Amino acid sequence: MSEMRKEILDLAEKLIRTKGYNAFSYKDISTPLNIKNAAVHYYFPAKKDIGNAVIDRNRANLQAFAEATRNNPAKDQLLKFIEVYTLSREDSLVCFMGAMGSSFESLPEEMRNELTSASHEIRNWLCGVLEKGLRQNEFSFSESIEEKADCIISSLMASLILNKVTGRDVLKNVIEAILKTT
Amino acid sequence: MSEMRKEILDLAEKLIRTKGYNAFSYKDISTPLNIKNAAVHYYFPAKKDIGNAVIDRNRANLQAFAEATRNNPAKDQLLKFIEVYTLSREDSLVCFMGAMGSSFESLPEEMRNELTSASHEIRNWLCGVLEKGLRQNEFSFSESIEEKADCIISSLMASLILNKVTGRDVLKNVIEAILKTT
DNA sequence: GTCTATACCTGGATAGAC
DNA sequence: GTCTATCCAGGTATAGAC
Repeated sequence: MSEMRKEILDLAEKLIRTKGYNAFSYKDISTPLNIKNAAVHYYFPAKKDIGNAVIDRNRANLQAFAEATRNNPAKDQLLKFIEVYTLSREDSLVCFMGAMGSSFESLPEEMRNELTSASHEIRNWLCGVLEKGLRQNEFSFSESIEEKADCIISSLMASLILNKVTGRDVLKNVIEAILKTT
Repeated sequence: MSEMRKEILDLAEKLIRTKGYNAFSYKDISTPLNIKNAAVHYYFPAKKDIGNAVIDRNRANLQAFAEATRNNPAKDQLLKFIEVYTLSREDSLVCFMGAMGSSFESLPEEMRNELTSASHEIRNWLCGVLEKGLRQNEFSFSESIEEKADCIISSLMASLILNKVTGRDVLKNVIEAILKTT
């Protein structure tokens, strides 16, 4: 992937995760990178191509992450997953799923489908981790695995949003609670 | 409040909670209501006035809800709060906080401030309920009250988003888990 | 209160030169 | 690969008639 394409994608992702997909424009990308709108269109003919690429990259990142930590203890896998959110917090970013999912019906069909696939991948991965952790007595909780996975993902996701809205560290509280109850 | 103003507000809220604040237009409101854009501008001169009014109304609803259930058992207050989310689910709506909060930096300053105030009001109310429930032995959990409140709000909020993205009933699982662990 | 008409701008997108 | 130039659609908003 060319360097410029990567720079565009990096900036686009940041814009999506702060202002939302519908609130950023080609100008928001071209001006900071000192190029023209037409150059952005060269790499991404349509806006939805940018959106799809951002989702794609996040899906690939999860696959790589899952692969790299595959043989780690479940507890460590969970901690590293949580770390993704604390890193987002440092940059005042919400997660890509929250950023795009909240305006789901406004998105082009391809983006909606990609987002749906991504959500299943994340959920399946976390369910696997929780199952392994239970089996190996690293975890202990009374909910079902699916319930627990949905709770963890949801609370992490929304706490990044609430960190921005409330001005408080909601994510910190959520992480504390997850660690206490898992 | 005039009937037309209410109809505009109802539709605007639905649009915000499905497509997001930045993805709806005056036309999305005027066409279904069989009026012209100018008529919408008569009630709400600028778009941010619509956004502010939607937040205002949600804040007022919470105040009324809190007042009406003030003397109920904490458990009942929590259940009625959760019911707000199951009702949203039936209409495929995300909560107003998730809808607007996820694109926080794109919002006009007044809307951001209103949203921040709303988030504090919700959180304070729920902390009060949890505190009362603990005191009266209706609830039992090991997290701090703030941690628990942040977990409940976050998981309910994001599960409405994930219900749309995943096509599964994430909210159902989250509610099950909350009831089991509170 | 609601309309018509219109102004003004921004956004996404494309053609064609370099 | 990046540019200039341009197009067109759509969005917000206002003026003024009814």
